[in-house]
Amino acid sequence: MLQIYNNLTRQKEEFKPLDNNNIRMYVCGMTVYDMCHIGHARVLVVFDVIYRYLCEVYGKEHVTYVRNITDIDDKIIERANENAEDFNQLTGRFIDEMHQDSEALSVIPPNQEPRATLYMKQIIAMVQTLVDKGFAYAADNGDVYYAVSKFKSYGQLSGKNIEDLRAGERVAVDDAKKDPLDFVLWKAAKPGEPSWDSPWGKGRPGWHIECSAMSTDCLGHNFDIHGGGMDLQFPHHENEIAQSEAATGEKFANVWMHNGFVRIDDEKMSKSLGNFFTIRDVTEKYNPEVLRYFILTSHYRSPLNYSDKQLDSAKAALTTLYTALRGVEISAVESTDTEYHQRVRSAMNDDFNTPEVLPVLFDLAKEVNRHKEKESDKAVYFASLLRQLAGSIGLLNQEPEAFLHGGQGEQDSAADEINALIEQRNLARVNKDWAESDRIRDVLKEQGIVLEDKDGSLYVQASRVV
RNA sequence: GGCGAGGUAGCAGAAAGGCUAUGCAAGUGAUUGCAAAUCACUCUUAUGUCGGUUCGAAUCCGAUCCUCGCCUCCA
Repeated sequence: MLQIYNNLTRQKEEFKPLDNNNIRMYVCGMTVYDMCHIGHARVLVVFDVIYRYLCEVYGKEHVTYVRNITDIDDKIIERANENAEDFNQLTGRFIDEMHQDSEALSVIPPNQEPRATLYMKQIIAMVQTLVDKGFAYAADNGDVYYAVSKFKSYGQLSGKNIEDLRAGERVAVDDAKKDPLDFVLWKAAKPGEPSWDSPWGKGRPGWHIECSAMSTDCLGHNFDIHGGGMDLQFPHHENEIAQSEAATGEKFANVWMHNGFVRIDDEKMSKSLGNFFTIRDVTEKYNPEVLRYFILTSHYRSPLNYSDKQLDSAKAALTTLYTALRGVEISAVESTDTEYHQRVRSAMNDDFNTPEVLPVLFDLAKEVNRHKEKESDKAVYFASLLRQLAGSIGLLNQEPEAFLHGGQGEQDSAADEINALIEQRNLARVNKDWAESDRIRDVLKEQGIVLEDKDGSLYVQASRVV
């Protein structure tokens, strides 16, 4: 039985889909004005694992996963101006980069990736509905605002109430707003800015309304899961609820899920602190799967402290798993109800507890190693289980040799050179010329190639730790 | 100030009252020409501090110290 922590009720609840044949999940994706950083990687990976598990439980064809793209906002306009570039060209570029990063991290593409600029009709319609229903008002300057005081349950998700928010008010009051708590639904365009026609003149949508319009359009007024980063809980998600429920008169998302932050030295990774790394920074040094593994070592709601040391540790752990798989055939696994499956399932059923899944993988790797020499049938069986269960959380999809050799497009000439040296060394070993043998091993070691001699034969495999 | 999350062995990180978490690192033994890999074992009387409840507490209760996040764009 799947239990999910629901931020709306602040407790773990049994997940009860609205429709078992159509599980619907919406996740707030990226604003595409720059490369994705590790914090973005975490959202991508965390909700990918959740999506995979929902597919496993309910069937792939019964799950709809939507992750939006914010492709118009202040930062995008600012960056496009800096580059003297059309904003569409800018966002198109970074959407491509994001897709490359996702693929590298083995993130399955969502069923839909709605872009705000392609949903203007729905966005404007929703703003109009809110105005018609009296939840929003057009200001003299062409902006349209949401009147927070009109929505009586405002603050339910973030645990805030209107009085507290008012007491803690520290934003300079915008004259156009009737109430400092009100937020913008439609922004009047300044000269030269990208804009769309609307009943209130040329302008563009506020960030919050985009997600309300896209999620309800893709998934219906009421759907199962809405996710995103912890920092989106307030005000973004709170405002989404206020907009959507006011506009449709129905409950919005049933379950709200928020992933924890990536931190550096106990501080939130953020651009303003200048302490962020892009996914590309990391994948230049490490196989992308190392980053994915690292993300899965902690529970999705916990903070995740990033450091090279932790990535090195993740790399070593993955090397152990791939080493076990090396040279062992994989066959189909008939049963899906072994004790290992059960352990994985019970971990995942407990609010997607991936750190509890990992020990199962290491237990399987150990079984593979134990049986590798003598009982190859058993080794094949355990290796196949390992591949399958790791695969369910998007790990161990590469060929062991590819991972262990460093994978990413190593030139054949380099591999040939290595193999030639290995041959020379094998010859030396046959002749018991240990000095020469060790010399070659040291030469290779300096290149990051570690040799492993299998006993019984002179077969040597090179493994370059990634 | 308001609201929220947490403090577990060298590092990371699970465990929701009793039963070896696990990984990485370090060490010992087996194995090996020597290594590496692997297996077995050790570090592991780890649970911020002080009290309480209980036959028994990382886990429940109280107090206290500390860290972090949100309240403004942010995954």
